Amino acid sequence: MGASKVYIFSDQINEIAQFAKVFAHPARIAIIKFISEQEGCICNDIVEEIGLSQATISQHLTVIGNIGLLKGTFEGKKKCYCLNVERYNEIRMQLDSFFKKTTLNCC
Amino acid sequence: MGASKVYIFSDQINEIAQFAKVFAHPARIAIIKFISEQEGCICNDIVEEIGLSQATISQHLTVIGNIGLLKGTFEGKKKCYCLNVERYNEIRMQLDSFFKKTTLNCC
DNA sequence: ACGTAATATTGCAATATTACGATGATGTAT
DNA sequence: ATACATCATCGTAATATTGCAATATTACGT
Repeated sequence: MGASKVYIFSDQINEIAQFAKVFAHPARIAIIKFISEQEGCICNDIVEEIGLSQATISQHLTVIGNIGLLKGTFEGKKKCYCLNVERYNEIRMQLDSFFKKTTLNCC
Repeated sequence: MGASKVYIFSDQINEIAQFAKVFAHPARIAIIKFISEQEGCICNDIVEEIGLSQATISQHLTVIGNIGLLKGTFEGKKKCYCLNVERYNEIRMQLDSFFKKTTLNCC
C-alpha cells in the first residue's frame, strides 16, 4: 500500500495523471509562469523569485523537465531555461481533449 | 520540511495546483471518466469497474467532490454520482487560461 | 426490531513528496 | 592554479498520499 496502483489503469489515463502531477505543486506552476514571463531565458533568478532553496528549485525543474516541458541551454556556467512551447501545447491539447470527451455524454 | 510552502504563492497559483492535484492520480481520472460515460448516474459500480477497495474509491470520490466536481444524490441507500458540468467547465477554463497566458510571451 | 446492502469514516502501514544542507561538477575570472 | 559562481545530486528529516481492513452510518425490506 501507499503506492499508486498504476498498473491497473490504461496508458492514456496514467499519462494524463503524470501531466497533472507536474502542475500539482504551486512552486512548479510559479516556476513555469516565471519562465514564460522572462524576455530571454533565466537561470538562478528563479531561486530568488520563488523563495525556495536552490536545491529545491532544481528538483522542481527536473520534474518539469521530465515531461519535456523545458529547454535548458548552458551559457557558460549559467543555465538558461526556456519553455518548450511545442510540447507545452501538445500537453495542453491532450488535457483539453480529455476534458472535452468527459463533458460530452454526461447526465 | 516535507510540507508544501503554500503560503509563499499567490491564491491563483495555489488554486490551479489544487485543481491539478485532483487529476494527479490515475484512479481519480478513471473515476471521472467512468462517471461521465454512464447514461444515468452510478453508485457502487465504480468499485467494481476500477478495481480498488470500496474505502479507497470513497476517499477518491471525496477528493473529487471537494473541488465541487460531483453531484451526488441518494436514491434510497444507493448514491448516484454525476459530474457537475458547470464546475467542470469552470475549472477547465481556468486551467486553459493559465496555459494560454503562459505561452504568450515565451522566448 | 433485525438483518442486509451501500457508502463513509477511522486507523494504520507502506510509499511518495517536499525541502534543505552538504557536496560535487563545471565554467569564469583573476 | 585559486577562488568564486552556478547548477545538479545525495542524504535525510518532515509531511502527505495511497490503500485497505475494520468499523460506523444510513436506508431498505422483512
